[in-house]
Amino acid sequence: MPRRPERGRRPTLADVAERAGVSAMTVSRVLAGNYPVAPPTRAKVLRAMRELDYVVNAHARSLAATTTRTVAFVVDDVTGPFFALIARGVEHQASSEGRLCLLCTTHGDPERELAVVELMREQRAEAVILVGGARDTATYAERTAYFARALEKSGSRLVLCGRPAPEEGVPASTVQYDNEGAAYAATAYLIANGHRRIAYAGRAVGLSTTDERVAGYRRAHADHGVAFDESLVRAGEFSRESGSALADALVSERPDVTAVFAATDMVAAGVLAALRRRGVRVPEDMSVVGFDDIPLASDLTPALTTVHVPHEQLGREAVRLALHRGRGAEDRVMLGTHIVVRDSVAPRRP
Amino acid sequence: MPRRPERGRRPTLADVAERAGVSAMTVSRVLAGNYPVAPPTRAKVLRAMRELDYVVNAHARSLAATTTRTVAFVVDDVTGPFFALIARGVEHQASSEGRLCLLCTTHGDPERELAVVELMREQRAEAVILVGGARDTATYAERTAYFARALEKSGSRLVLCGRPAPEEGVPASTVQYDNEGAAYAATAYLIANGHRRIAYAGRAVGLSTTDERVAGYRRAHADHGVAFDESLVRAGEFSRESGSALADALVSERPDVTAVFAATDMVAAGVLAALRRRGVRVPEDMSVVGFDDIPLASDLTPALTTVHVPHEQLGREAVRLALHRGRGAEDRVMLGTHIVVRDSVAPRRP
DNA sequence: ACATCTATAGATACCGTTATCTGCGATACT
DNA sequence: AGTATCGCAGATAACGGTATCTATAGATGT
Repeated sequence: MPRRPERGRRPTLADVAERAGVSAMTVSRVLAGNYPVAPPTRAKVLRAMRELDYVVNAHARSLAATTTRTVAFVVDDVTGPFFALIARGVEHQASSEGRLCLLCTTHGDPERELAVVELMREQRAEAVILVGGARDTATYAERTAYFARALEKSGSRLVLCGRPAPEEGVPASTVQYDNEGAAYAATAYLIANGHRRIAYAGRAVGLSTTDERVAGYRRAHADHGVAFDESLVRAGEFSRESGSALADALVSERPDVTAVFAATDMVAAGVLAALRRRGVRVPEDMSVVGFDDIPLASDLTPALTTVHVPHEQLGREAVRLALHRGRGAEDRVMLGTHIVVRDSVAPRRP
Repeated sequence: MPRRPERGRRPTLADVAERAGVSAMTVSRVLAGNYPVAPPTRAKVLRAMRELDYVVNAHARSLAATTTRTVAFVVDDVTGPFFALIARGVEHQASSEGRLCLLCTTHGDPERELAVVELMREQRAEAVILVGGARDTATYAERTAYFARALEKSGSRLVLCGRPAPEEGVPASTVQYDNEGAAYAATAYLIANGHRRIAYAGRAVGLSTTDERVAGYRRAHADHGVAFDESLVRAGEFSRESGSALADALVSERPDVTAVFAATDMVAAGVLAALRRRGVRVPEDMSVVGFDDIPLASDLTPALTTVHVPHEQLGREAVRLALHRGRGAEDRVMLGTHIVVRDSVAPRRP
């Protein structure tokens, strides 16, 4: 007795084979194209496939061939121009290499991250790309090493994108950009413009990206002989709203501050909005620098001076690294950043 | 002779079964949990799974169970706040229903769209969600009907998101928002503010969404007894740059125009930038309305009055529709929009 | 005490491909 | 002419699960 009724069955290799009067294996070979098939036979098979509207079953194929041609892309949240740009890079590169792209989100929840990695092991994804800052640095290294090894056992490769590289020996690739150096450059730029009381606004601790940004901000102070004031590090979130709240507090509490280094452009947008509401002119009364160079950065008022991060390239490299490993390709890539000067910074007024 | 060397093999059901001293079927039952397994046996199996770090093979499972628990999401381009928000909705709903999310892009190329649909047939995705305006309306209905039927034959469901619904009888679901009505409302709002020469800036023809927006814009003129001037429909692209170019041309050619209806917020951003460069004040000299209500709309200068589109909900509904079909769920959903009044529109000055 | 039922575990047969080995007629070589 | 080679197609056995049917031991009913 057949397990499934015949009606509505999708045509299989065997159906095509029968119709073409050949064996299933021959049809498979026509499909794969890696084995000689006589032209007349091929023609018969192709016609049968067309007539039946045959479509291979990707699951059966990856079961038999033990390769999935799928890349997984794991982010906190797809919203935000930041992730969208990386996603575009990942998707472009993946599809240009004939791979499909699985999208997962974690909402910054380590539990979900774990679940997603397990899911990807089930899917036998060729690569799993983890994007964005990592939380909880205490157990981060341990978790990452576990992920890397677990995925390796399942035949796939872990790629860290914009996250700290794991220690030597952990089977993972890394694509990063120089967070610390970029923050250093942004801060140094403000210092060069005469600013001495520079506030930092955004997430401050617990996320690798921001830890690095704060570190660069701090080092710039030290290197330029500017006294570092711990109370100017204003901790909040990565949102526009947080930027506004931070700026509001700053203006009323610290009239000595003449510049703000925002952790992201989104935060900078919030800062600018709050300053405008309060009648603080940018850049005349207050200079502002952002981080990311999102597409609308030049549409803020004033046009935002910010750090350009090559998001899209980050995504492309992540896929490239995962797919072309071994053959001379390196495992760790560091991409450059640069400051984009627009109108939100001015020399400090005497 | 084994086809594959033993080393590096990932543990299978059989391995777990052997270690636990039970049959493979029992392990499968522990995994599925839909069949009684004696507690001690279950415990043995679970321990063996843990010890071997066993992970099911999703491909083998979907081959045997003929269900993939995967939803595909097809967009023109993941960049742009617009798509990112829909993507978030899709991903949230998909993962909350235990589905994985496949992401594909077409770059607006119908050829690629066809290829992507074929790919999804291979993947046996449960649903394929096509997002965004459709080009080439001449053959659109035909193509869509083909996609819908082809996907149905492969056991999956086509969902159109923000695209025109196909004719009756075509097996597809639709989630839309009222483009024409929203454009009508936006234009009527400008007319109510005394404007009579209102330019339309953006893609004008060949894309369903914009065709509908232009239609609403036109109908508002008719209903309010305002003479419609064809030459005020300024055709461009969906980009910021296009908006700037359009505004530049408009200002020099048509000094009588006092308001602009931009096809998207991105276009509106470009329009605002160009007007600012030329010293045209908004809203004193020129009113501007956008479309989408992107997250940064209120950070433009002036804060943009625009049409709010429930993007995220659009994504959620698309998944919901695809997955809960039949059991009383409708096949077509139309979501509402509304105008968000900010600062970019003022009454026409005498 | 015997038949019946229930709970649990095993056996078997696919799901739809691809890898590998074998088969066979035609061509090439000595 | 006899044999090695080649080009092409088929047979068979995985790949790693699940659905379905069957088997068995202990509980239950009369």
